[in-house]
Amino acid sequence: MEQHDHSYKDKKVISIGIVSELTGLSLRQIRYYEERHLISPQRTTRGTRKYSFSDVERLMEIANKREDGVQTNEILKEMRKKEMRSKPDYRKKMLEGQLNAQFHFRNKK
Amino acid sequence: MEQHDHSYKDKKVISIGIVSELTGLSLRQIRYYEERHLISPQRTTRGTRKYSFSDVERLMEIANKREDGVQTNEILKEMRKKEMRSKPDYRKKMLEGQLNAQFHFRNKK
DNA sequence: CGTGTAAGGAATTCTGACACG
DNA sequence: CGTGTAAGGAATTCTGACACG
Repeated sequence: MEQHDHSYKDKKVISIGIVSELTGLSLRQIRYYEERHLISPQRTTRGTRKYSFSDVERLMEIANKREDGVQTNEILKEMRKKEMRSKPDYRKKMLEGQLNAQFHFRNKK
Repeated sequence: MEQHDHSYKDKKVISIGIVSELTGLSLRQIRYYEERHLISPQRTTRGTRKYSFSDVERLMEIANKREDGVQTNEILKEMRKKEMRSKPDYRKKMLEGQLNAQFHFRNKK
């Protein structure tokens, strides 16, 4: 299970105050985007949020879209699509999804 | 003057508490190594220390050497040597150093 | 020399809520 | 819907100092 993980980019080590400085977003905004599931910081033992550089980049994307008037809801959908496409097991998951859909369909009948 | 600088590795964004968790060192130790000039965190506007992943790695090296009984003083010297060798302008600086030495030598005569 | 610790203050972060719209 | 703000508490960080050795 242990991956290579020498990637600083994904290590959750940045506190919300620094993220705020880095992105120009307010603490309120950052927390709100989490509430809307646009980002998922880690929590330390005592509950403070920790972000990665990836999260920071993501937040900057979010900021851009928000400036264009895109709602968090829409942003979420867009990001899910993008992530899906980049996953190696995209096609496999697609297939499973279709199978599940069929299964549910048949149960409902 | 603006360098490429897309390197997350050198961005000073990690607070001392997280660095402590990452390295296993106590806050006291981390601050002390700064006092001895083994590391140089940045300071936020209000004075809290911020470290980079490079700093974290460096601290782990320091921790190893300290375990081997090496004094901070020695560690500093070793690290300076290593850094010097890795600098692109190492040879140029070397040369300047020699010229300066000659210059001083001649003045003293 | 290197590190622990208690001390007091300042700054950070957290949550839930009210406000506006 | 998205964001600001005041509120009270808890956790973090800072510095200078005393302690041991």
